[in-house]
Amino acid sequence: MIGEGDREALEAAASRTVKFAARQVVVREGEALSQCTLLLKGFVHRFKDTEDGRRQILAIHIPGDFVDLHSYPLKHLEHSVAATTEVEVAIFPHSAVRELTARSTALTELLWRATLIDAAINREWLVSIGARSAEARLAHLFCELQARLERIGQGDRNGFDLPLTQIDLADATGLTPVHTNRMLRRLRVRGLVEFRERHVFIHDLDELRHVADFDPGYLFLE
Amino acid sequence: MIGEGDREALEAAASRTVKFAARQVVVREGEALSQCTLLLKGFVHRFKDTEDGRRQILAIHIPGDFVDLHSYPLKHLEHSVAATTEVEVAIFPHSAVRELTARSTALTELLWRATLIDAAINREWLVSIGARSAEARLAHLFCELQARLERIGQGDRNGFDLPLTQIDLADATGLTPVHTNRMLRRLRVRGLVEFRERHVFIHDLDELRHVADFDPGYLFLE
DNA sequence: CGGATCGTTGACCTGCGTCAACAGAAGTGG
DNA sequence: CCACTTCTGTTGACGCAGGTCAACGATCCG
Repeated sequence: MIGEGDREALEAAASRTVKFAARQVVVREGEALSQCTLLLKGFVHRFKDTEDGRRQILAIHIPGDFVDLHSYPLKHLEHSVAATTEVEVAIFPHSAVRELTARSTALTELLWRATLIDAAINREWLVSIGARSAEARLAHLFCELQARLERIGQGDRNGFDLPLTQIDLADATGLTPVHTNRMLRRLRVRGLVEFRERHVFIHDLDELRHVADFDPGYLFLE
Repeated sequence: MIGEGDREALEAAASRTVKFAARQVVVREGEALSQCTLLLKGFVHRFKDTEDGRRQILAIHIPGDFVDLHSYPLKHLEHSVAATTEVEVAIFPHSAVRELTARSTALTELLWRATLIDAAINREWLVSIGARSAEARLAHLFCELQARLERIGQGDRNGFDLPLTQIDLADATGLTPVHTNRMLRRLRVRGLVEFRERHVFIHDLDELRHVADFDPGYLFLE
């Protein structure tokens, strides 16, 4: 989501790096934050729990993503953040972000832009959950992750590692785990994609994208 | 979403005001933009159409909202924008926004923040559509609009004008118009809320919020 | 006055949820 | 190291929330 050169400049401004164990909750909903988190290694997801015990995953982050950059202008988060896998992150105190943005409007726009791409992904998920079939939702999620991961060199058009459970996929797509399982089977039987042992094997990316009604424009990859 | 004082300062930077007729499409998906739009009067909504003809409404904007401020860092939009009612908007060329942000980092953060509150609303809609029942989704939407409209003096805890059709509500909540109609009836029979003649009559806001699992924190109204 | 658009309702259908069972993998404590 | 739980994935049977189809007023508008 952020270019390599800028990323290194930013990493220099990081105060330190921190590791979290898999499945650890990093930020709890409503918490006030005084720092931002850049994901260096591993996966992180953001989510919200409803009163009746359902969990909605709001975003899945991959290395290079700012996980909670929006906490800088907003001061606190209205959702939780958890480590999906074991992760390593770089910490940016809000004060450091303030100094960076005071010095360069170009960098400010870069950071702003990163949060907006995040929002664009949120909107596409809205379309998926609100208007696409269960099968298409899953296909769309795979397409999105394929495009984003290929960009950072963690996958190609034949597949990528995806350290999620079927329960996670269900929580991300607004489905039940049981139905998720059945739709994965259908996608597999149709020869489009196979999700097995934390890896997505893509057998026909073009057809998968067609089934998913996927257009990568919303990712603003260039 | 933006304070009165800042709003007037911004209005001074607007190049001009423009009116649109109800139901007119203002920006089409994918269009490159060289200006931003501040909504002064009326309602605007943003949406995306899927290949198979379904429409997902992504956001409903009320006076005081920046409708497409994210077009400034992103340069083009990945969704469409339409006037819900007859509207009046103030136009800000991107060049004017650039000058404003170059001059004041505080203002930049204010604008950035506005786009992030927008994103927070997107996320709450994700939770609604992904994890709440049809009835709760509608109740939640009413609660959100109540809170936002009350803040700008266009409603109170007893109700507000809402210039949407049931079809619009359906497109916003990921339901069909028929089911939307039935759930509206249920909410009415339960004595919670009544939507009639483009007006929402709230009969029991506390209970409505409870049914909706509504917590206004995500709106950052303070 | 004719044609859209919208709201409403009934009858029926289906995609997805629920419940339940079980096997395999992966922790966990002794 | 092994028993023991816990977490996953998988499948079947069944139920229901919400979708689909259809009909018909009401309203608006040219």
